[in-house]
Amino acid sequence: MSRYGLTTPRKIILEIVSDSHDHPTAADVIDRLKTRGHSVAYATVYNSLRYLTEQGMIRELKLEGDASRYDARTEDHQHIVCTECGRVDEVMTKTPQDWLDRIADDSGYSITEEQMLFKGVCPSCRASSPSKR
Amino acid sequence: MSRYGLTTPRKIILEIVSDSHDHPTAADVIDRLKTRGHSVAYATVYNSLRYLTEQGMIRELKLEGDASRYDARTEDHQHIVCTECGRVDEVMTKTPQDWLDRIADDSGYSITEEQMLFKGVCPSCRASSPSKR
DNA sequence: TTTCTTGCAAAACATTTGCAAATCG
DNA sequence: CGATTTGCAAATGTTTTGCAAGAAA
Repeated sequence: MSRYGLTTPRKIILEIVSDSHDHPTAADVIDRLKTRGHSVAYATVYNSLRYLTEQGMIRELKLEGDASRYDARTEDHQHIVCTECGRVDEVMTKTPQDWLDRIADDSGYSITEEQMLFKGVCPSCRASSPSKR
Repeated sequence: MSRYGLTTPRKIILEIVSDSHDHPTAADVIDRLKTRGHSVAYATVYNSLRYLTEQGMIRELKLEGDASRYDARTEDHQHIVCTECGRVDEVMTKTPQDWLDRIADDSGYSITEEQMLFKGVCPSCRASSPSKR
């Protein structure tokens, strides 16, 4: 269990994730720590990210690719990734409840969580490559 | 490019994925190859899985956890994973088009693909642990 | 002083790569 | 022959772990 709460490294890492609006990976966080002049061990970064996730202060996203990304927006929302530039945006559009109910019915599962990843071409990339509209 | 099509290892690996209804990982495929008395190199398994995916003969699933899983059902469908036993089932319930349209509108993206992972408790686990209903 | 946290290096795990040997067309 | 595919081992990238040292309650 955790008894010491928001220790110094955890606080700094939370700040970094909160200040970043691009859903940074653990490696990104390590880079930004260095940029800010901090020296934190790999293990501590991962431990801190796990701690913050367990506390519900940030969310861990397992999108495409190998590395988990982290998101300081904890409200219920989904993500969309641009297949051209890799940028990740939030999707706040609410998931239709009747559809979820239908899936629960069809599958026999009781659904506790849904995780959606949309892929597409973001507005900027659509503007710069008209063929991708 | 690939000129030799469905070579022997690729054919055997396709068979294994087609015969398995539990969405095996690459490691599972390697195990099942051994069980069948075949000796195929790691790299060849991964190469073959990539080839089969590119050909559209199987689908690669990036669900929870580190390892990709592979699915011989190529029709459009989603997946649901049991948080108790880890079992993965198919979700054939169609995604509401008007909802996707709304997301495209809200985000400004043109959506080309959606990948959903539902989590919940499967029928068997619900039966055996009534608290999880 | 007991327990949790940090730091460092090494380990673990999935996947990819380099290169020589085998194979297909 | 010329190109691709295979096999093996080593490399890569991400995350975890073991353990000693440090810090908090």
